[in-house]
Amino acid sequence: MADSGGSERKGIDRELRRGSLELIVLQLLAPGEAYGYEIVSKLTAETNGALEVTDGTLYPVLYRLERAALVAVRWETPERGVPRKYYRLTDAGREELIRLTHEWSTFAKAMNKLLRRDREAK
Amino acid sequence: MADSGGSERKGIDRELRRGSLELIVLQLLAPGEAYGYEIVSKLTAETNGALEVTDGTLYPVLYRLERAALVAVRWETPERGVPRKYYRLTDAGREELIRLTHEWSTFAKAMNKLLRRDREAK
DNA sequence: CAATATATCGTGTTACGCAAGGTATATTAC
DNA sequence: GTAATATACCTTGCGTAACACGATATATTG
Repeated sequence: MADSGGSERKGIDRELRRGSLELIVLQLLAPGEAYGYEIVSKLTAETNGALEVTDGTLYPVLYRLERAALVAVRWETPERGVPRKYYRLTDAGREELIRLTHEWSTFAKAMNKLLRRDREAK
Repeated sequence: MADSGGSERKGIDRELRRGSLELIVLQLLAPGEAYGYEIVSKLTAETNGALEVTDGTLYPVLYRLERAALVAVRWETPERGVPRKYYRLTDAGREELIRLTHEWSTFAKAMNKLLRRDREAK
């Protein structure tokens, strides 16, 4: 609406996050287990909101990872408090984390190289 | 259906490209005009295939950019050869290129920072 | 005219991120 | 005791981008 007449080029961020979210979550689980809600706030905090997602976005990701056996799940029901579902990396998850990190790295390098090109051609 | 038990984690590359393709194309047009087929081969060549796309992927991107007035179009029909559609950046396109480059940079920095985290833990 | 190369464009599929809403349990307020 | 708030999980539906696949059209070569 602020973009009068134009095409409103909104969240490219949303598209950029595509495909990197799994990597992000796996990486956040690398130090140890965490539960869903915790991951959301961790992500927001550690990236100053740059990679922020809502829980409605995260849970499907976690479910995908679980189904792919990249994470394992443990319920914890304390005497006080709402039950929490803790996720931790499986061995396959750690391998996948390494693999995806490499893929990301390759991609990012190619992008950066391309974007740096404007110094020759001006 | 083809996914029998195993998780078959295929093209994350495809997802990573999401949202960056517009930026890529704008950047490739920065030095001067080019036509569609040319952009495809340029992209493949300059990134050693890391960001390769097919023409079926590229043309919709170009159409989006044209509709958003980020690129302008010129047909050239030579006496010999198939007509070519040349694209060049508009002023708005140059601004958008700068804007998207910044967005990419912010995103990539956040990702790299997050991925570098594994040196404290472990 | 058949085959190949160049070049553009259209259709249908897939899958992801997200807004929006729903459920359930515990704590605090009155 | 019940209303409100916080915590924590999950589901549905939508929009949209990338891609595979195929169609179209022109020019060259045999």
